[in-house]
Amino acid sequence: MELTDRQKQILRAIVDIYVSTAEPVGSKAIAALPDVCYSSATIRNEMADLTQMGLLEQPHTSAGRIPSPAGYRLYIDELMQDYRLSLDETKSLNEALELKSQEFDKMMSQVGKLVSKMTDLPAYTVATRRNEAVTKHFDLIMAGPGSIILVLMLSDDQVRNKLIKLPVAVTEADLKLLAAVLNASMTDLTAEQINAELLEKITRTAGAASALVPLVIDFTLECLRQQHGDVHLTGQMRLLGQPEYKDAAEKAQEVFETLDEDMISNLPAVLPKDGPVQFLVGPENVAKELKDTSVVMMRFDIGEGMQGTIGVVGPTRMDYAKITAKLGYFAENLGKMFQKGGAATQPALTDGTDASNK
Amino acid sequence: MELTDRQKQILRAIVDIYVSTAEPVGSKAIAALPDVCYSSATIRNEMADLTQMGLLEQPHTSAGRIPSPAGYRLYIDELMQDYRLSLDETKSLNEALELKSQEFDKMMSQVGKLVSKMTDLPAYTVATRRNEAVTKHFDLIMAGPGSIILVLMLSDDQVRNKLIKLPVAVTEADLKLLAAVLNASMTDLTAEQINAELLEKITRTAGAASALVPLVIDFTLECLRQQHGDVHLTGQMRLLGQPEYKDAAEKAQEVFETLDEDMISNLPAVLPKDGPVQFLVGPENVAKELKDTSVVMMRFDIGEGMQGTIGVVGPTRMDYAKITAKLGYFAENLGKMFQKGGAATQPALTDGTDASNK
DNA sequence: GCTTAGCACTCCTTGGCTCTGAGTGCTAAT
DNA sequence: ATTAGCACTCAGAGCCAAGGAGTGCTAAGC
Repeated sequence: MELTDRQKQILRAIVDIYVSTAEPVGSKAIAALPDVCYSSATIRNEMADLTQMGLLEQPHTSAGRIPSPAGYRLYIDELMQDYRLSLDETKSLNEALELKSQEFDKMMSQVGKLVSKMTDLPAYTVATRRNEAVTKHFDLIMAGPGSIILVLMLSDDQVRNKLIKLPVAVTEADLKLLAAVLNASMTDLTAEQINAELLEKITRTAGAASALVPLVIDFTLECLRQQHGDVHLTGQMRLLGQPEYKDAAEKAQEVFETLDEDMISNLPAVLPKDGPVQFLVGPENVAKELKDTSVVMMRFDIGEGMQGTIGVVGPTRMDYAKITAKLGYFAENLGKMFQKGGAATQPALTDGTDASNK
Repeated sequence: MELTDRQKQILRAIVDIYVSTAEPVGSKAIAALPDVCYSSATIRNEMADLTQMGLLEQPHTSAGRIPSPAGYRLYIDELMQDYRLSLDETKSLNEALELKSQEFDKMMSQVGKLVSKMTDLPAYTVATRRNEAVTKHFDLIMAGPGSIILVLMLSDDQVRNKLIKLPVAVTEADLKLLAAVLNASMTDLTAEQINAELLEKITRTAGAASALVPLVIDFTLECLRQQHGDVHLTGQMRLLGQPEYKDAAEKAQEVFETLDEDMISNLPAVLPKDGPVQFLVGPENVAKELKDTSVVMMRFDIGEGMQGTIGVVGPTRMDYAKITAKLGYFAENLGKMFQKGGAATQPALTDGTDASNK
């Protein structure tokens, strides 16, 4: 059943006010709004109807109304008005986006921190493969007696490396040969295409370093199969700034216990499919500990083979319009940054790090 | 002025009890202990003395005593008894230590999570260079038209890589040449040894890809100069489980605002020098927001060139003995794991990740 | 002289109580 | 259909008294 315009107006007003005050909204407050020309009594009647329809809730008989999850959902789907970032806001977002030459993983984590800071809520980022990855290039480097480093490049520009300790000694020449063999027979392969037959063939031609082959293959398969990158979740504690968790450390902790990287990567749509932005309102979350928590996720493009998601977690009462606008701005500019590829030095999209062990 | 044995016994008892109950300790509670054979009145007298000496504090006139920071410090330095891990505890620590083949950075972050989980407090890990690093090997890989990946290996087995976009086109052969030049003239160099003269010499011999040289050098210097790796801080919210933050979300948030990776890396001794373990008790912390917070840090060895630190952050009232024991166990076993180098496949100390961008 | 029993005193905590005010639902008038 | 008016509800703030844990001090005991 369709809502009347007036009902929509009232619902929207209630969501807007409640989102910013975190207090139940009474009929008088609505009536006092400049663009509302009905008395509080009329509003009360409408509010009673909206409550009946399940769009509003009443914490107790003599309190104002707050939106129900269904109310939020309707607000998001139909009533939400585009929030326009103020000049100040875009300015600080722009400043925030000036990322230093960084490795990719670090950059993603940095972006998460920025988003969290700008929204004052917990935020996460993930990079996800769009198409299946294939192998691109192998490299083997001596790293000391009995240990070598395997460097593997994938089609999505991921570079992964692994230190391998060998029981047997191999020479530089052996490694060169093996690398040549690998590059000759294992280029542009998906995980499925790497089979026992291939493995055998490579082992046969690999010469002295053939003991390495299974290790190389294992690692390659592991990399190829990895669906999405690490989830970078930060700023969880910003939830505490929200009034719903004032003097409710217990509740907050319950949420924190559920809210970790694992939980994020199990979200029904770590990368939203339907559109660039997606909402999970309160009980739409799987975990019941998060029934009072919402997630806004926004997709952005990183090159051909990859895409990223940035998300924000907050109380169900949150400023969806504003958060969406901010995420959108981030997504758009990140996308641009990746697209144009960064002026050689600028947004350096590489990984790095690694590995000691003797 | 030296404490009498009885005073020591009482101080120890107060710390022990307070640490586990988080409630001020009264004279009766002490008198009731099995190995205390004095009446509560005697204890009261001693407690008054200890208070006068500044080792105990009284929240208000008619409350029991709690240890002052000085009291904790004395407890740590002189009174603390070795805590022995129970069989159950070592068992779960051992289970926790069964880390899957992982890249180094991820492993460090995982260890942090484990420590945090086992101590039920926020924890961090850092890896730090012990000696100066030198360059070991360069590698350049085509990553598509106009973009290449630079792979750099350092003496501490770090492998770092970076995607570089070039305005000019280069061929595979150009890259091969450049790589050969780099490896010929830039092996085993420290950051200082890389100077303008060297740069010029390389540029001269680098052929077609000489435009790349400054970028390579910059990145190399950046890597060589990096003193310590990323700080991995996790489990901050576990602080909320501590009674001091029950119903004190504000205070907790204040702490959280200060307690981040930056703060950790500015700790006076990210890696303790004096001994494997070090304590920062309450106000010994620099930041005044952390005046009620203590840090326990424990060093462990990773191979020749590197060492790691694991640390735990908690309320000043914390079980220093137990935490130290647990950290010690972790450190010892991590050390072993790195030392023996992992059976080729096991603790895989590599990095990985990287970098898309088109 | 050290130890301890006893006692008056302090002061935080808890629970119950009332009062207040915001907000509702309903009815009757416009 | 709207609105003014009114009785009713109920959470929250403020207040007070009782309860109880713990102290410091004094005087008696070993």
